[in-house]
Amino acid sequence: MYEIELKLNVPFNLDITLDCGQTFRWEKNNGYWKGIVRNTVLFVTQNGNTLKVRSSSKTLLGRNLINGIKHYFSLDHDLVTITNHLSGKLKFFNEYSRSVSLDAFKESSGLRILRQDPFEMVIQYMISTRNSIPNIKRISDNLSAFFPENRLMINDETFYTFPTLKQLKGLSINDLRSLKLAFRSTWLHELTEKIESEDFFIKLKELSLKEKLDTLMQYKGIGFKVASCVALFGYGELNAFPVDIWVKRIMEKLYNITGSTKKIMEFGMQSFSPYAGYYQEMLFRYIRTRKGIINICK
DNA sequence: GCCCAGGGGTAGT
DNA sequence: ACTACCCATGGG
Repeated sequence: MYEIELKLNVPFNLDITLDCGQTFRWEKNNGYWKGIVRNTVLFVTQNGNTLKVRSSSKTLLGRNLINGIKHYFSLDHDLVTITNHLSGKLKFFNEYSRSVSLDAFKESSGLRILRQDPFEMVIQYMISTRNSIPNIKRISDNLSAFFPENRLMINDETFYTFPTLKQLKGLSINDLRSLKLAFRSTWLHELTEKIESEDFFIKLKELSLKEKLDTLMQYKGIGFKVASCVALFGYGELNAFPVDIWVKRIMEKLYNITGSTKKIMEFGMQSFSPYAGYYQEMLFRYIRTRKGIINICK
């Protein structure tokens, strides 16, 4: 085990960042967050402006551990500029939308969009379709545990790294059904059949946000919402604006906008450019922490 | 038994 | 372009 302590000189909230719905494979146990990032098992805890990290590997994301952690948690994102910019955009809207949004910003203080693996995002958000968060976590874990060679034993505790494209290519539709992917089984099977190698996900980096969405949406099971989540959480496309049932509800309340997710997504991207993704994630957390009760004032 | 979950495909206008 | 309906499974 490798251990580091990182003094934070920027706003950051570990709990909010890992519990706002952008990631499915982190878990908190007696004060420590446990997670698997690529092939590394991490234990992380925050005390004020100190981040304590224990790691199964001395490198992370091709960097030394400290820089890998900084990169994964996007400590380079300028949250002050981002929230100031979003607050400026809110001036075009009414008092109600503005005050609710500013509340959401306050409650999500220190939230950072993670730099996660694009392939993992594709699979997890394809699984997320018409599913519940506990179930998405469970299926995602079971999918990883399907491969014994992915097992890592750390302090008598078992962890499984997320499957690679090559590994998932080896699964039949029936395998996927037995892992409870249900109607998503054929989608995932077809995807892993059509995408030849991981190069696909590397090449996607060079494309614009619109091109990324268009390319991803050529595959069955990937629509506007899933593609946007991949862009935002896997490629750092901070203007992607995923619209799920919760965001749809709160956008309807705040901006009186109804209709297709595409329409709401485009409204969000245009109105809150270039940081619509941060706005979306803070709204998502805001409404989820209220369990969907959004008859806030009047 | 009912309804809902970080939606998307398809068929019909 | 928009709508209605279906999709498997788990939990309340």
